[in-house]
Order: sequence, then C-alpha cells, then structure tokens
Amino acid sequence: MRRNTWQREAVREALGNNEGFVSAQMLHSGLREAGSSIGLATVYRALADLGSAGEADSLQSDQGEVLYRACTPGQHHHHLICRSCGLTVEIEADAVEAWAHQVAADNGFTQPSHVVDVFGMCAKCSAD
Amino acid sequence: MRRNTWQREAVREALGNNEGFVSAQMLHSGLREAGSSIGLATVYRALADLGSAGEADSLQSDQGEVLYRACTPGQHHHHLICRSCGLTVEIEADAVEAWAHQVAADNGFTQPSHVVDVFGMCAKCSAD
DNA sequence: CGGATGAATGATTGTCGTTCTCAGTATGGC
DNA sequence: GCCATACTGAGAACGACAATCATTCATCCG
Repeated sequence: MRRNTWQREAVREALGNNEGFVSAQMLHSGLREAGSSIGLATVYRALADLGSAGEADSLQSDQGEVLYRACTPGQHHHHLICRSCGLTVEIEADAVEAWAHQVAADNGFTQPSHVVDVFGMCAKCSAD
Repeated sequence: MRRNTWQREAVREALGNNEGFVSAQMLHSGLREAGSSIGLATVYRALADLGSAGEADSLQSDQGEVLYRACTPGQHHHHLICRSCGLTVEIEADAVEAWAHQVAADNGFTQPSHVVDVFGMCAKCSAD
C-alpha cells in the first residue's frame, strides 16, 4: 500500500521549483535550510520513486553523481543542458528517435533505447 | 617525461582484446587472473590516460561505474551497445552531429557537445 | 656500462555519492 | 481510537574512484 507522506510531497515540490538538474544532496540540503527535518535517505528514496514513476528525469553528471529534474510525465524527450548553470530545455527529437531505431535494426539489435543529451553554455553563461 | 611501462601496455592490450565496454575493476581482476601483479590504481591511471589521449572511449553504466573501450583514435563516433553481453558497434552519425549543433544554436547555447548512445539487445542475445 | 633522477607503480587510506539497516514513527483502514 | 505496516531518518556500510607515499625502475647522460 502506497502512503502519502509530507516528505514525498516536499521532494516533489522542491524538484518542481528547480529550473535545471539537481542532485539528491543539493535537494536535501536545500530542504534542510528551509527548515525541514527530512532525511537524506528519504530524499534518495523519493527521487528514485519519482524517477520510476516517470515524473522525473535523471542523468549522470561528469562526476558520476545522479541529477534529477521534474519532467512532463509520459512524454519521451531529451535535454539541452547548460554546463555552467544547469539550465535545462526539453527538446523533441523525432528524427533522432527514428535514426536510433534504424541504426539498431540495421545491426540486428532489438529493443532499442537511447541516451541523447546535448550540453553547452546557455546564452547568459556564454556572455560571462 | 612520459615513460613506457609494461603495465600501460598491458592495459592497452587488455582493452583491445575486449569486444565491448569493460570497467576498470574488471580489467584489473582479469589481468590479475592472468598472472599480472598490476595494481588497481595503475589500471585507473592507465585508462584515464588512454581516455584523454583519445585511444579509448568511456561511458557510465546504469550503476554509475565508468566503462572503457578501445576505439579508433581521432575519429568522433558513437556506440550501439548490447545491454546483455556488452557487444559494441561503432556508429557514425553525421546527421545527429548536425542536429545537435542546430538545436543548441536555436536555443542560444554555445560550445555544444553531446552524448548519444544507443542500447539494445544484439542478434545473438535476442535469440536467447 | 653504470649511476643519478624522477616518473610510474601499488598497497593502503581517504573521499564521496549512494544504499542498507533497524528501531522508531505515523499513515490509512477498521 | 487502534492496529498493522509502510515509511522515515541517523548512522553504518558499501563501492567506485582519487590521493598518498615509500619503493621501483625507465630513461638520461657521462
């Protein structure tokens, strides 16, 4: 039986308030500074749940830590991410989807999935 | 001054003998079982060197560990990877390169880079 | 060749992100 | 309200990787 706890809701809300990808630890310390007594393990659990429920996207940073971001559920999309500030734009890529399927099929691969993310410096960070 | 040691060569060779992506730890235990006395730290250092020299590609597994694979140096390419056995095919994707640059430019992003990898089940593993 | 030099090695320790443990808490059904 | 039990949270454990540092040995140079 799935229960509704204020902790889960707090994580969901904190994630939604964020423009870009954030780490579990950043979310946790943010919530703590806001006066919450939420535990780190709970943040990890909530994020994993949100991820598997399709309510959050995740990716791994260069340093190997997992970053999360709220996303529009049920819709497949990719991301354009600022290396400097983390600003993220959701992008559609039907052409890339088709290409990935084609490449997989051409090489005899089935059940294709793909990882497609574009990194760069956003307009604001480029100006600095 | 860069030195040539048998350890570095052993890592390079072990990497070349492998069809797919392998972790530093897998390489290390494989070399150890083959009778080498190479240290784990040295394997990590050698792999990092090969990576920055463009002689090896790396990617992060779902579990967060970094996997390495020998590649044709100096050529930008992506990978089609079997989720089951790790078999890897290098793929070219000029169209995707162009698309990534276009998407970045459309959103005001500069210095674009991208992560594009396709996962699936290879023909052999699909048959099992 | 042979000694000097300092880059490379490797056993160990440290770091850091994440997961696990387990006793205590509090949610939802009754 | 009461109970079963899913959830929580502090801390320990874990795993991948980086750093440390005494030792080793490639390379240089006479």
